[in-house]
Order: sequence, then structure tokens, then C-alpha cells
Amino acid sequence: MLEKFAQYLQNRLAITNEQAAEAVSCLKTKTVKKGQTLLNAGDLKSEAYFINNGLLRYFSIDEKGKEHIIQFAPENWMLSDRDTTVFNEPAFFYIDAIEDTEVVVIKKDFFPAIQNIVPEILQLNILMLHNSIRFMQKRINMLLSATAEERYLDFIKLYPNLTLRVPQWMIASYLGITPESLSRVRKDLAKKHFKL
Amino acid sequence: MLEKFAQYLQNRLAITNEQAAEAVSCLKTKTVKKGQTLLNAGDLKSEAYFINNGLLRYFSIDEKGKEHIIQFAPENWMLSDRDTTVFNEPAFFYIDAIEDTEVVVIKKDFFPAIQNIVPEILQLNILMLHNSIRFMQKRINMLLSATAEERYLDFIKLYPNLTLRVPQWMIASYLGITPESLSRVRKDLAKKHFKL
DNA sequence: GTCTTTTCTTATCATACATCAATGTGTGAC
DNA sequence: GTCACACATTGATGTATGATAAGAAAAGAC
Repeated sequence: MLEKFAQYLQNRLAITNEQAAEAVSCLKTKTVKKGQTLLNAGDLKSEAYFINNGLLRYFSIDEKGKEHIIQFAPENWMLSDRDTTVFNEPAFFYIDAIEDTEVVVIKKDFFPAIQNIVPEILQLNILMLHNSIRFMQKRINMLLSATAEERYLDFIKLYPNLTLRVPQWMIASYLGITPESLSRVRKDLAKKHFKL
Repeated sequence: MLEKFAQYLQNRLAITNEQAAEAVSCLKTKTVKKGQTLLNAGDLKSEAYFINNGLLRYFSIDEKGKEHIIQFAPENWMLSDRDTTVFNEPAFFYIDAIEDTEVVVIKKDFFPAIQNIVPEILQLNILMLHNSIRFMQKRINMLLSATAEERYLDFIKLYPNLTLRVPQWMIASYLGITPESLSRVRKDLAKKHFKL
């Protein structure tokens, strides 16, 4: 199932079928069952993941054992812990599977290799990184300024697909509130006749 | 005062004095007095800023007129609103000066131009973007999981210089709490004999 | 199918932080 | 110097959200 990633590259770079096929030829896929973990805090493992299908979760665990979700990663997303993939430090976050998931494993040597075939990938990479940053800045802004209800409405507007696939307690964790609070927020919205 | 930026590039790239000088030759500087604004939400202005000296602030203003600080940018930092500099959309955030500040103005054509002189700048750029992302992820994690006191302690550990230069109400805004709350946090820390 | 486990809801009570208001302290303008 | 004005502190009170606990509903296991 490397075709999906090849397709992904072709959609974003002006390259031929053959170039795309060559670029991904050295990559491997991996499947993760729901609940299984791909990365633990402390790991030194320089793999990034492209999600073919399924859904991953990128999170921390605090001293009290409470989980805090930094990000969800559905199909066609890339996910990695930069501490380990880019800076060779132990990973800070965890990655596990919310659904049975197939990923393309992207090792550190992939980028230098693909650069020879498609130099434009550097520019694409830069663009995607900028995009991540602006989304994270908006997220920080929400966490600084918005109430639980506002954050939830923002979430379902931004990620309508995820709203139905992700258990509510995980959405609560992403929003920085308790599952009980999210339940109350939803009740209030229902009272106001809000519809998904 | 383009030397500082040239120096910055030389410290990070294996280039000669001459190359660095050539790279920055087309750039201009700009000075901003304390309190003056460099960018307003809604602006379409594709300039990034390298801070020579002084201190900038990157923030939003919500519907109630309340400000929320996303980031501080002291000497040797780069700052820009990606919505406008990278994606040609109106800026979402504001930038103004906390202290009298001198910046190097980096226009959109700088990167293609410098690439010809120093192709490695692409890699450096990518590395810095990854670095931003991991810091923002840690910030999100703090906002999701930590109390006001924990966030404050984290802030002064991460930015000891800023702690003294930035008014407390701005630190409060960065932490997502009110100035009154921060004042109480500090009082409690003093009671516990905490020292800066 | 039934049994077990996870997830979601609801209610009560607790608390961290916000809001409002008053007072104190500093710092720059003149 | 002293007059402002921005900033910081303190106290009284309010409120959104957390914590705890219990039951309902849904999802998996067998």
C-alpha cells in the first residue's frame, strides 16, 4: 500500500508516475491495531509516519497519569515526534492507534534520497511546516482565549470527520477539559438546538 | 545594522564573510518605537522580521478586546504571521514593540535570492521550523495540563531573560491567566521562599 | 445471545481562577 | 520636585470547570 503515499506526492509535486514510484520504492508500511502503541516517551526512534488509513493519536501523559492529546492524525497526515526524529533526543510524546491503522514508515534517510529525485520536495516540506505552525498558533490562541463551548464548536468546525470517529473523552482531552465537562457542553448545545 | 543578521547566518551556515554580506545586501532595516505596531490583523503584508535588538510581541485581540500573547520575540529571533507571509491571506495576529526595536525586514523574494548564494539555507530553514513546532507542542501541552503556577515556573525556566523585561500583565496574557492571578501566584511562591 | 468493559451522562460538591473594586507603587513628563 | 498614568497588589465575591460517585448506554468478548 505504498500507492497512497506515491499519490500524495504526485498531487503536490509536478512529477511523473515513475518518479513517484521510485521515490517511495525503498519505504515500508506497518500496521497497528487499535490501542497499540507506535512510540513511547523516552524512545529514540527516528521514524515519521504517513497515515494510509486509520487514525493515530499524539499525546502526553502527566505525573498524575492523565493523558493530554496534542494532535489527531487521520488518513493522509504525517506524524512524528520531532524531539527524536529531527533532534535525536528521547521522544517527549506518545503515539498510538485510535483505529486499526496502516502507516508508511519514513526513516531519516528518506528525505536526502528523495531530494535527488525530486528537489522540489524541500519547498513542499517547508510549506507544510509553515502550515502546521499557523494551525498550532491558532490552537494556542483558542486555549488562551476560548471557553470550553467555544473550543468544542471550533473543533467540530475544523475537524467534522473526526468528531464522529473519536470518542468524546479524547475530544475532551484535546480541548483541555474533562469528559464530564464536554458532556455538559453538549447538553447545553442540544438545549440551544445546535445541530452537528 | 545588517551585520547582526549576517553574523546570525554565518553562525549557522558554513559560509564566508563575503557570502553572508552578499546575502543580506538587498535587505533593509526598520526601527519601531515601544508601543508602535508592525502588523495588524487583516493586513496583507508579506514581510518577516529578524530582531536585531529590542523585543516584539505577537498577539491576538478577541471580540471583547482582550489581548492574548502567542509569542515574544527578542534579539536574534525571526517573527512573521504565516497567514500573510506564506499563504497570502490576511494576517490573523498583531505584532507590536514592547521595547524600542530594530528589525531586519525580510521580504518574500529574499529566500529564492539567498538560495542561489547559499543553498543550505533551505535545510537550516527546515530545521528551525521543526524546532518551532516542537516548542509549540510543548506549549500546547502546558496549556492542556498545567496549573497557573506550573505554567509560570515553566515560563521563567524557559525564558529567564524575558521574565525581567516583560511587564507582568503580558506574561499573564502569555500564560492564559489574568494579571491578578499571576500576582497571587507570585505571592504564593514568595511565601514558599521561591527565588528567581 | 449474555456478560464484561468501556464510554457517556447526570448530580452534587469543591476549587482554581475570573471579575470587580480599591489601594499601593513605580516611572516618565514637565 | 509633583502630577499623571501605567502597572502591581490585595480583598471580596462569582463562576466555569474539576472531582467524585453512581447509573445508563453502548461496544466488545465469548
